[in-house]
Amino acid sequence: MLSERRLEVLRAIVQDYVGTEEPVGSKALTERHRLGVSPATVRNDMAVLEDEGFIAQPHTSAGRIPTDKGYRLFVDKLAGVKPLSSPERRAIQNFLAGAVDLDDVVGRTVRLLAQLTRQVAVVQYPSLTRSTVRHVELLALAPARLMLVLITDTGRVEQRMIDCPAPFGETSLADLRARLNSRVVGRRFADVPQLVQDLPESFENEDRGTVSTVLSVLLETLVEETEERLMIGGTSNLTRFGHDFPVMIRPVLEALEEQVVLLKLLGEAKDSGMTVRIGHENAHEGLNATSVVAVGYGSGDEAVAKLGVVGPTRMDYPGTMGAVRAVARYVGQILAES
Amino acid sequence: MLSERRLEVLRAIVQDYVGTEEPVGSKALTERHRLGVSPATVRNDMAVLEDEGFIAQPHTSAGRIPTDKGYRLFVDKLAGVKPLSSPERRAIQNFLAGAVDLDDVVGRTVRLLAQLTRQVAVVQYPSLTRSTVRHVELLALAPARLMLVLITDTGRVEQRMIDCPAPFGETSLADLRARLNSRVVGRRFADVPQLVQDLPESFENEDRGTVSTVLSVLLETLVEETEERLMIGGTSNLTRFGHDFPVMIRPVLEALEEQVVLLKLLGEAKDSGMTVRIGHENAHEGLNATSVVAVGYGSGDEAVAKLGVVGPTRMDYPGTMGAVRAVARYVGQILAES
DNA sequence: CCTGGCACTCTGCGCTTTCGAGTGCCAGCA
DNA sequence: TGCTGGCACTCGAAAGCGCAGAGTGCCAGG
Repeated sequence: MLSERRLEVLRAIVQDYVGTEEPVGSKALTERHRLGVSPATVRNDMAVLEDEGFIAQPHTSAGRIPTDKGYRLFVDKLAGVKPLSSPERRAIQNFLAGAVDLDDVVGRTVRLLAQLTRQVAVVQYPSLTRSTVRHVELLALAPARLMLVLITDTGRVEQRMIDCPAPFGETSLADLRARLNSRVVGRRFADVPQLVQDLPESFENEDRGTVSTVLSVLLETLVEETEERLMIGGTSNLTRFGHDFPVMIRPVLEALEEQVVLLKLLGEAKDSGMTVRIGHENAHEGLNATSVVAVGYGSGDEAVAKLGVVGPTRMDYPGTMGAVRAVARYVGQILAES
Repeated sequence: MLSERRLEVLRAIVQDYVGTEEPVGSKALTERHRLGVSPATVRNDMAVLEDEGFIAQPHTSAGRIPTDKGYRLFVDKLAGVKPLSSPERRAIQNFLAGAVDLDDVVGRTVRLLAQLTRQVAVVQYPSLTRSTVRHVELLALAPARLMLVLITDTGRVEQRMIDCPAPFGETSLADLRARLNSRVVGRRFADVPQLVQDLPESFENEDRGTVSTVLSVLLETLVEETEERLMIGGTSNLTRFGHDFPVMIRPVLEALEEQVVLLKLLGEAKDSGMTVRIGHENAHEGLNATSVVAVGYGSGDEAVAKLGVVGPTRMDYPGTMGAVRAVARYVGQILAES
């Protein structure tokens, strides 16, 4: 195991490199950090850290830069999550509180996150499967034509037209509507299929076909709308990527354009707690030079979607993690209120 | 006025520069184009073109590159719109035909346009004010609670809840629904206010309040949803911007993030016909090194929204204009069908 | 009005030199 | 055993230099 001091050296290297964007040498280190030892000692420690793969030199006789493995250790063991200042927190709250609908909430969140972290922000729309049902409405547009409206606790509304196999009476409709709501309101979408499974049986023969049709459309909606959407912002922050950025930025922009890639990226994040994926830990090749900090958010205890940022591996992890966590928390609050 | 040959020289310069991305000299010009005169003559012509401000030299004794004014002349007088090949047209049609809903249409359009032009594509969602009403549905959720659903000819669906001042009977509801539809279906949103103005008067006293409420919500929806949305794609094409792109790309990315800027940009485009804004003709500073090619599209004769591309001033104008026009045409068709 | 010729002006490129930050290693010391 | 100062060495970045080539402007002649 690495000694206390060597870890301290690694921490110092990461911090300096993140700040200056330049390889850091032993002398500069001892000057900027009170390590209490001489450059020579630091050099020895650095040699060990390099053997272990935590740092590397771009070329012989240049300073060291952290490797992905080095950042990993830094994030896991050496760095905390830097909480935001209370003015910052208040600003977040105020900004998000001004949102008028779900689109607006997501849009504001993305802008906020991009601004706070000065990186690319990605926010997933609350997914239907994990949401709960607030209300199911069933409306007769014509004797054999219904409209299904689904409202979620996160503010999403979905509607579908239904052509019934047979005319459906007002009373049957009211009956179905009432039973449907009593069964599913407050439940998670994922649980709906079992909850309504036996519903057709309790209806008259003549209505059974229609009830089945309605249910199948309902279930279909759940599946279809599981398709996740997301919003991204702050791409102009990519220009702060580094000196050699032309070559770095292209694949990143390409990856960001593929919603599928991003959804997978967020999908890989743990459901609870914060996930940090560093450099090559990201499956997608184009993102091998980036780190992704993601976290779930939700209106209640459970995460209904995820949000996060994408930035260079050389990023301020404590600060970024603090911002991501804070934003997720407040978005959750806003969603719970609305 | 410039002689025929001088215009020909300008055209040749633009074409070569667009292709090679390098200042073009007199000798190269005579070699690659059958101008029928010697380099020396071309040099004289170039000197004139430079005096007139159509071309410029980056430094003494380098070749010439077109100025914004030069591109303007090229677009206005020298270049046609290059039609797409028929396989290309068929591919567009097939790709767009696969769309399942409005979001999908817009999404596919953006990807298509970005791919065809290899530039950044911007597509505005069909605006409600210029759309026509396909159907208005009015549903009773409770005795004094209605739901208004608005369906446009471009596939957009909007819904609103309405709390009525007094209970509203089934028959009154059916009556209102029928009258409303008979008046507004097929009409443009902008015309709706006058068309429904006198509707409350024809109802019983007790229902008049509710009818007014419904109408005010309807009008409110029209106003609110006038807020335009848009989708962009192909930002990774910015990496093909040029050699000195780090400095160019930042303001462009920033401009693209501001929906307001983009909407204004498209808004400035003429309602009919294609608009090309070159370099400094764009009001927004960040876009001074880019050109915008925009055109309106719609389900009928009239444009309901606009779409276009943003790229370096050094772009293939005929090809880009061809692609933009073709895509706009086919999107219009798709919208008309659905 | 066009053309060939000529002198001139730059930029870009490759080469060499220099400079300095940073390293590894070693011998000495607590 | 672990820290330290010293020293020789390496190698990239920056600066200077010279050259080749593309391109120009101008002029005299057809």
